[in-house]
Amino acid sequence: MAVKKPSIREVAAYAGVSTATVSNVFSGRKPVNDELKKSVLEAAEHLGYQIDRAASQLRSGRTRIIAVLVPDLTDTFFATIVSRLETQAFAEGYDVIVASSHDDPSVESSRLKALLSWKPAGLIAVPCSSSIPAELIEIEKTLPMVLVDRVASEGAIADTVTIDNREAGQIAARHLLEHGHRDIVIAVSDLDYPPIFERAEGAAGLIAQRTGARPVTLRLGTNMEAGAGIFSDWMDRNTAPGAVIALTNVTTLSVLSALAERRIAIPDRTSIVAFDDYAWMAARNTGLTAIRQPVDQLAETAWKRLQLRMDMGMEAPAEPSVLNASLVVRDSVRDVDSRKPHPVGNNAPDTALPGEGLLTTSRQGKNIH
Amino acid sequence: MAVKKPSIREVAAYAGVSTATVSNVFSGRKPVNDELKKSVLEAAEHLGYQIDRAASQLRSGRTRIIAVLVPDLTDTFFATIVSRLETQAFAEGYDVIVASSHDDPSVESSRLKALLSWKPAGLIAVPCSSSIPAELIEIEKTLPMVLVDRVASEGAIADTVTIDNREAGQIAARHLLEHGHRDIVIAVSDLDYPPIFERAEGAAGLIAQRTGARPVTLRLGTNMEAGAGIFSDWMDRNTAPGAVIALTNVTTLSVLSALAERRIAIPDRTSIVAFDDYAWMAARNTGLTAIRQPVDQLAETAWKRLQLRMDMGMEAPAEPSVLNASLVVRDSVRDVDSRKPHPVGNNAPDTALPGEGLLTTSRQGKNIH
DNA sequence: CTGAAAGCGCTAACAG
DNA sequence: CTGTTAGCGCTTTCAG
Repeated sequence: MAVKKPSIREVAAYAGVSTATVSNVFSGRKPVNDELKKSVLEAAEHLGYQIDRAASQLRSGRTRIIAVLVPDLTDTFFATIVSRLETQAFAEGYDVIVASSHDDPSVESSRLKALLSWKPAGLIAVPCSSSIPAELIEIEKTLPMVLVDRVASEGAIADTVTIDNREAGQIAARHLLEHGHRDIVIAVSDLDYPPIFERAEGAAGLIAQRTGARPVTLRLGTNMEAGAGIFSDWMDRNTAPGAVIALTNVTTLSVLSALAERRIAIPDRTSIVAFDDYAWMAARNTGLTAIRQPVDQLAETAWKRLQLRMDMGMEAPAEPSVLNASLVVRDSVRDVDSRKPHPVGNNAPDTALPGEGLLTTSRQGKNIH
Repeated sequence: MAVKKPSIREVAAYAGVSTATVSNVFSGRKPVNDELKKSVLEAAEHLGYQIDRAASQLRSGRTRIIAVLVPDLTDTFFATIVSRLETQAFAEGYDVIVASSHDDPSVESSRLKALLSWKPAGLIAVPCSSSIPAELIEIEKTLPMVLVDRVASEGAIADTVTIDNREAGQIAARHLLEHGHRDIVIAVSDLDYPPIFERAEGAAGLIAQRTGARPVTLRLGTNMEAGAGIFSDWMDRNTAPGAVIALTNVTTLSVLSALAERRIAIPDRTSIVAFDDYAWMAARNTGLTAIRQPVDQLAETAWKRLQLRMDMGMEAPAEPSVLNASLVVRDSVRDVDSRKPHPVGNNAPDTALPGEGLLTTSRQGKNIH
């Protein structure tokens, strides 16, 4: 029933101390005698006192807000990142304000403005396109911020956290090559996204090096059904490829959808390496072999960097963090040539095909790091 | 370089008006002469002025914050709701603070407290369990709030938005019955969640009415792999059922996973009706017939109700909104008895099996409302 | 270590 | 319609 909320003053009066002491008890910015502290806490408890963030923020200029901007909350990849960030931030006493740009630069810019008007303590953003918005560049000097995923790791204007996308592409390509595949199509969403471009480069480069020709790269866009149509049309004009590397979650769906519609058997007729590892990929008759991004680790790294940046201030140079993707082997890639299945390098395998890795096993598939 | 942010006063000075006028221009709470308004806007633009939310909030006591609490951001269903809410709220000048309870009541309660300390203008919550947290009951009288999904629609303490879960269960059951299925297993996550309980009730009731026996109900929990194990174990002790109704996104995955592991053909050996309609369900050789919840509509309804509540105040009685799920027909249900395929009712089909509906078609499947 | 007092930037109330 | 003025609740000097 207590409609009226107690302020710091009533707590101070009740505890028989000054407002400054109460403030210090709650903010912890100055030490307070244990006895006093206890009576303040009791008074607060008794009155049901809760600090008023607005007032606190206005006076101190500081905030416990972390702004998070992603292209699309509906995408499990981004949602997972937000979820982890939320958990971490909360544990450290921060609250998270989310905004989604819906992959639209103009929305992104207006959401960004709204986010910044909170004067957040930090910003974690997944920009929606390669061109980092002008807003970000401008505020970069004054606001701790880290950019995740949709950025080129070199030449970044701020701290970045990404996976080694080139390597990720190579892992997929190498897996296919090692299984004797040569007729490989690379399915991408949009080459304007730096990670996609790099994945495509990594995969195409390795394939070219082995086969002497760059593979076909198909742009399927970011809409599953449209992408399925594009891939289907392409198959009309050509034949179904021996294998496809899908460099994105939705391109994976597009490819599967088009393949299913045409009753093309996986992996018997065409093999597939998917991107991003989701639960549904295991819940099929032929589980999907996929490149897994370490999503949780991505989020944790971003959070740690942001904390560092908030502590260090803006002087320290921007630094990129690059994590590694791994391959989860299931059943969607077949052996083309059973005579010499594995080693693909002719004479110097390790120099030709860099990045050998750990091999572990899980219930869901073999995990090759 | 403008490290120092301009306040309302500099804008006022620059535009040659008073601070109150500037305030009115930005808040729109009082009309301002067009000419003055223009010069204020120009001044603001010129100085790069941005309203300080903390100060505004402190003074006015009002806030443009909507608190959103969900059990799990990682679940596409909830993420979609959050995403829609975020969009809607932003369009009306609100910002969204999200919190995830990770399906843990104690986390829920502490997150709730944090959320409330923002003194949000409204709260939209998907509680994590049936027992609505005491905090919510307490604040219900003072804070506009709407509860979504995880609530019983009757006896609610606040505005609620749900689907007709009983009907949803019936739709699934009826579809199977109409295709001649009798050996039906219902796979649920946890019967403590009211929506799940109601879906199970709806399905089981209809099946019992038709077959004279209540179907087996299996509790697979909320973890996909564990659920697959449970279902697999059950099949060890019995045989694979003729059909299964999976009442949840993750139970669907559990069931598929267990079936795939045992190479049980869908729908030839066992048919399946899934819950929640996701992209991957269409991107398979045998597309999944599924109950689709109108997620977007759920979010929009919740937002509209909240707005209403924010306008009306707390006096108006709490009101439940109930939306309808629909059936998306794909290929995972087979005709058991091809002689008399469709009508299941013996003599009075419509009274025995309520809820006939619209029938539309989409690229992805036939959509029976 | 604690208390007194001065605002942070804004909006509400009221007077013009 | 616009200007003046008085705080919102807190944190922060600065003295004690």
